[in-house]
Amino acid sequence: MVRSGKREADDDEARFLESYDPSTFDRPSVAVDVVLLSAFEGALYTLLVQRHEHPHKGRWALPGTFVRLPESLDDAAARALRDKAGLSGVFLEQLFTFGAPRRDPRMRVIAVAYYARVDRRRFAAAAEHKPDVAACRLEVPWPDEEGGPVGARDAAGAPLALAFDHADILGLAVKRLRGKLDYAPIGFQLLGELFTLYDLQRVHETILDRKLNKDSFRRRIVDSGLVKPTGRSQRGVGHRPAELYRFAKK
Amino acid sequence: MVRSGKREADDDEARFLESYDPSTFDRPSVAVDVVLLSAFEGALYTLLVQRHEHPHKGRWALPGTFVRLPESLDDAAARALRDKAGLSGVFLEQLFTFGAPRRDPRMRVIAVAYYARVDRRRFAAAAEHKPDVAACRLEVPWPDEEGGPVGARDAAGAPLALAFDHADILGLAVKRLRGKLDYAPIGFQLLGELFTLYDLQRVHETILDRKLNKDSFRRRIVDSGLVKPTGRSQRGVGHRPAELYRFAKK
DNA sequence: GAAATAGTGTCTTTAAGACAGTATGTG
DNA sequence: CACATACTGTCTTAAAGACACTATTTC
Repeated sequence: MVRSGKREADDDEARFLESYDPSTFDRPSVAVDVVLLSAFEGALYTLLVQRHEHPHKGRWALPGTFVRLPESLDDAAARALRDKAGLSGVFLEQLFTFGAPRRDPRMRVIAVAYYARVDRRRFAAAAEHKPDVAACRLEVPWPDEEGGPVGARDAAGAPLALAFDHADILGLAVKRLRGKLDYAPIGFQLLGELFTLYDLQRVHETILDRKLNKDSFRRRIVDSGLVKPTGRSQRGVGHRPAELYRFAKK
Repeated sequence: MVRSGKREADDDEARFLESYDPSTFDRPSVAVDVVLLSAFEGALYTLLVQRHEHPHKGRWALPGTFVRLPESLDDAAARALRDKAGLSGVFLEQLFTFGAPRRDPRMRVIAVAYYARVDRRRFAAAAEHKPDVAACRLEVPWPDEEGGPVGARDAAGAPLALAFDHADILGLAVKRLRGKLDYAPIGFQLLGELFTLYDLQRVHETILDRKLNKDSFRRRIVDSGLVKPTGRSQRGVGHRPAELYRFAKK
């Protein structure tokens, strides 16, 4: 009978699992690292944490943590962001998994990188969460989606020493962000609730690091239906005030 | 002095690494799984291996292996493909990392999924590599890039029981393949050295699961410069023979 | 009213879809 | 010569870029 055959196989598997010893093989450690991105004042910013422990003591690292056994990767990334930056409720997307054997000098650590886009206000709040957490301006040395490592600078403009392969992780996050912008106007995730179309255009220009055509940008965004006008306007801007828009949830 | 300060910090870090005990924390196992894709006869195909061991004994799984400590993720994926399918020299791309806590009943296993596109001939050779390896037709139940799990069927058309979360991995591989096709005519990676433009169009139509406009498809592909005409033609086709093209390496 | 940016209307350019019509093999 | 598919040329449509022009606020 098919049914008892299936039952028998299940029992067999249950017995196997009972006696299975998971400690047979050497295993790597698994960590998550989070690239928290924002864009304002014509530059891209990320959140970095200065390391007070070895290895790479003194260098700047992405907020991260080791993955606990009963916890999903997404949960570990959310926990890292909560503990290191005091942020919760942020939409996190998996970016890439970095697994070069010697990327951490202690031992084999495989890092699952995540990235998230937040608006300027939440970003500033996160940067003030702890004294060793800082908002750092990114230096992207390549155009379009060429790719490559990306460095960070402190408030005074001095280059920061990054820990591990975090310059590569930052590079991939920027590349992914630029790529996404080509087919999804996601810029408003980096803006507050209300924004003008030109605010949005400046965010896109900052991310892509090139000027965009104003006319076709407006047409494209309005036609996409992803933003809706609110009827309200800017105030006190020294020129004709622009209409304020809002992200249109579907 | 800055220099000796740096030197001192290095020595400090060296001492730290000397005394570091990596066995302090419980660690997950890390595996790689490879989605080998091809497209022919109007359908997408992948390579699956029947499991002869617990867990999920008897079910069909993607070729995979545990990652060894001194080995990169890319190398582990290439090794899995070599050992399970006898293929080497295939271009592998990382797809996504699956890390749900209970995706493997034995223990916590985090799977870094890879995917690769191969032509029909290499695919057939791989499928005949071992008796428990089979070329399986994929059933994609969703249009465009909606996403979701994807099942497989055996040569007789009967649905196969897939191991672990491999239906989800297959689903993401198909979604990624479709997405890539929108901005890169990569279809020729699934064809042999010489092919007609209509061969290429059929591959694209198979992947996207919809008809394409012949005129604009030809224009787009020829204008892209990614293929070049060879001057040679098909023979014995019962109609005017089409010119054979070749992938133009840059 | 000057300055500055918001917003509108229209022309041009480019790419995609539609489709008619010609070309060239096999049987 | 019939048939099937390859290939070419042209018309239409839609989106993007360019640009002229009007609108509305602060100073």
